[in-house]
Amino acid sequence: MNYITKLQNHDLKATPQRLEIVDILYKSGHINIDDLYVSLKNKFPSLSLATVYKNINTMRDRVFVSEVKIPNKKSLYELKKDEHAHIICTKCNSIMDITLQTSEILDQAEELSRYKIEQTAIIISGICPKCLSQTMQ
Amino acid sequence: MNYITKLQNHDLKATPQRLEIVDILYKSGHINIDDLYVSLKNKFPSLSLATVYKNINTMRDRVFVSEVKIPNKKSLYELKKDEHAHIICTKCNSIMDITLQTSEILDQAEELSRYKIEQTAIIISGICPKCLSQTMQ
DNA sequence: CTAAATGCAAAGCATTTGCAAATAT
DNA sequence: ATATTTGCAAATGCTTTGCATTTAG
Repeated sequence: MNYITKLQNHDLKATPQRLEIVDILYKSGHINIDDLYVSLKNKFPSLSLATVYKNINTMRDRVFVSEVKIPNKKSLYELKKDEHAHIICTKCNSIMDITLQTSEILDQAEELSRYKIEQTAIIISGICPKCLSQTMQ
Repeated sequence: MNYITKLQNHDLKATPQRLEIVDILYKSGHINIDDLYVSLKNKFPSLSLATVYKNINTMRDRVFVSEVKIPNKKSLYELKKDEHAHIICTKCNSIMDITLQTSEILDQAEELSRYKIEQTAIIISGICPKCLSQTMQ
């Protein structure tokens, strides 16, 4: 399915600015507002930062993008996908998605807390393979 | 060990304001800056919000408090303890600590990502038992 | 006594809002 | 044709900074 249809499915008009936002999100995986704004400026020099905020906010509200809150960092945004964890490198800030088998800890959590669980956010910090190999040299 | 010694162990002078911050953090478990400021104002009417920020920031830097970033919420602060997950009620915003057996998913994460893991932040959202029972009525 | 902390005001960022003009459907 | 979106400027909100005064150790 193409970006235009995906946007429309979420009641979002497919403006050129939005199409480019989706494209950047898709290509970068995860990006913060400022970097997104800088990227967008290439194609739309007259673009206003307010428009980026408005769009990211409505896209968040329409469950089309999600915000990833990372300890000690500005939030990143990504296109909404199935639930997954994030692992981020404290050296180079690269970030990747990983899909973990969480049912066991969720059972534990439900047992311990007696909450009805709806969502889980897992952010793991560490050193990525690339930085690890550089450290060893 | 008392608060004074604990502060001093982290190279923090035990001012009355700080002692009260620690006491509020201890009693509340988790609190955001604004609520903390309001609480502190009771005892220190002349207290400035800047002082609260400065203190929370230095306490964070000295690894005496930690920041908990929650999806769609302002950050909360808590006294530093052993690593643990947080579970938060999307209805009433109550939050509790839970200690989960995370070794399995961390093994998975390490296997999948090849990262060297340093830290894990797990925030679970759901409905707390109290709100659950109210919903059913 | 001295280095650190406080409180105030001002500065600095980040984010949102209001509104006229442009645009997607 | 109309409701939504854009872009601008201004407003708001949050956090930090500078500095004189106070205070903990």
